[in-house]
Amino acid sequence: MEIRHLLYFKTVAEQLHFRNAAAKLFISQPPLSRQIKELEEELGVLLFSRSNKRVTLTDAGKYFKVEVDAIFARLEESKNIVKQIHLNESGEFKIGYISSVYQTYLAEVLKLMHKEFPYIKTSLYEVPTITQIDALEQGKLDVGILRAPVHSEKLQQQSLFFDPFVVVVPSTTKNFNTQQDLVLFIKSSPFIFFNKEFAPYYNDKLMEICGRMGFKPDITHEANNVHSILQLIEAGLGVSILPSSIKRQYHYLQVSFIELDQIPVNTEVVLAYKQTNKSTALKWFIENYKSQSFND
Amino acid sequence: MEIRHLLYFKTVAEQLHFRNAAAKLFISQPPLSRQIKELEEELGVLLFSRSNKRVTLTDAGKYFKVEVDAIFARLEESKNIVKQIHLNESGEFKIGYISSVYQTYLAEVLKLMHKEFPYIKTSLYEVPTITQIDALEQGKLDVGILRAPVHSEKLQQQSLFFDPFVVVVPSTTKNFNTQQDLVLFIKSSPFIFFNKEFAPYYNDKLMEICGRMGFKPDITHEANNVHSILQLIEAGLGVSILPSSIKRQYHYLQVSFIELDQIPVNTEVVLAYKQTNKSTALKWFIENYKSQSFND
DNA sequence: ATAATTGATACTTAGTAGGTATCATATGGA
DNA sequence: TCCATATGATACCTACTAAGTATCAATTAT
Repeated sequence: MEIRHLLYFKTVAEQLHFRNAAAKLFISQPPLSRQIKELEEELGVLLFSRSNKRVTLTDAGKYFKVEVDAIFARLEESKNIVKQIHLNESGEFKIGYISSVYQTYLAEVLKLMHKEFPYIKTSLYEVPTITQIDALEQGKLDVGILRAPVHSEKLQQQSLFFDPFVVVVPSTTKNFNTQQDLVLFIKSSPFIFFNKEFAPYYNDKLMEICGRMGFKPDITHEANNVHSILQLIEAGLGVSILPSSIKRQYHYLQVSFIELDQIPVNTEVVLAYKQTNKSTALKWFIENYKSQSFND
Repeated sequence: MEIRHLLYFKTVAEQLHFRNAAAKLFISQPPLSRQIKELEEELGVLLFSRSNKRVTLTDAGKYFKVEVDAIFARLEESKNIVKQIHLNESGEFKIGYISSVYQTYLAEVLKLMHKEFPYIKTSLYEVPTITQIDALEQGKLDVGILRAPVHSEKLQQQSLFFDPFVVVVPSTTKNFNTQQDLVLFIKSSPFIFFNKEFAPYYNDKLMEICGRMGFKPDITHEANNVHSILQLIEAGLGVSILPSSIKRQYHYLQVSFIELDQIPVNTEVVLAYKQTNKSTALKWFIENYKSQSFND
């Protein structure tokens, strides 16, 4: 018995006319007659009653028609779902991240992900927080690593870690004996910082930190990513205040990262994703990214 | 896609080894490899992951395996049930009946039955009540038309009609002016009746009726069926007291059927069948035999 | 380092699904 | 009442394909 037999049976059962059913199946009538006969012989059951060349279903045939319909329905549904599962795990998985994210670690996680989903294609987009939020909402990104707060009802978020701030100064700068000396130095230095429109919450944090230190920062240079900022500092064009988590990634630069004691201002890094995204790949990423987090 | 593909997939999924699966399917490995490839191409889905010549199921494959198992299970069950329905309606349907049943009518019912179940083979067995009860209990009869009571916990019964009794005498007998004359006549006549062991309840009824008339019947001839009894009466060997329902069937005999007024003794005719018999044919017979009953 | 094993591909062939021709029988229309 | 049409079934033929063998490239086991 093959699916062909079941389909032929189903069609004859619906038409109750061999020649009409054959036309519907795009075959000629004799093979249809034979295939039905073979099915009946294999089952050892008469499915149709032929009397005076008219065809009716036997009780066995009536029952079998219902069963065949149910089996076909389930097979079609299974095919659809199996395709969805496949696409879910073999399509493109787009990750947004802010420039301060430790990419070596992200790469490690993606390595594990490819082991789990060999056919997936991951794409990385270094995108500022506010741009990520729009892209996530529009489904252009599957997941984002960005800074809180994420004000969006469409997005779900999961805290990764809290990131305090450090003062970043050129390495040629002399060591400061006291925090007060440090404050005096950066107060009189030009500031290099993120573009306010790209990272408004960063900007707010900067104002808060400097406010606590009793001055307003003189932002003379703007950039839209952290390595540009650091390069300018290294070149001696100014100072900045940046999240502590970048230290590990940019330890090779000729800059100094100075902890800011006693200023309890930090920023939260989160994963964000669209609530309606039920992708298995996304689920894996959410469950596995944080558990491998270096927030220790 | 054919069932063959699903079977090949299922076997590879279970074995996770193409050569082992091929052996199990009694085919060689290359066609199995190709057929699985064709299935994956038709679905547009990778069901297996081949890495370093090792085989694992993808997530899509895992899901599909569960679905294919369920579909195969349902198909097998459907095949079994369809065979049972077929046998149910194309096998032998054995009917027992007491000799006093009106066979013309029974034949009419069977005619209708054959219209409903064209492939059924009905077999009629004229069998006394007590023998029918045993046979029904042992499944040797599908249904019985017999006289109540039927003392059996295994059997279900359905009342057909109540049958009063009549005196049967040879036609040559002169007419009786009063019931008292009739009673005097049969009191002094030899009785022909059913064998007590074949029809004990009949016998009890006879004793009751004669007791009410004030005498004990002189049973000089026994027979095990009603037409033998009637033939003996026609031949002048005696009289009998028999159920009224036989009148219609034996109207051609040279005997007279005389109603017994004022003796409210009768017998109940029932259909009986085994409780556990769920045959569709039996169901039809039970529903249709009585609705065509001439008990009016 | 070599032999064994694996799934995949190329080529060949036996088996079968579907074709056409035709049958016997019943029904519908003139 | 007769003839044309329609029906499902059977016989025979052929194109297509499922399964065979041979062999490959790559990996694992000895």
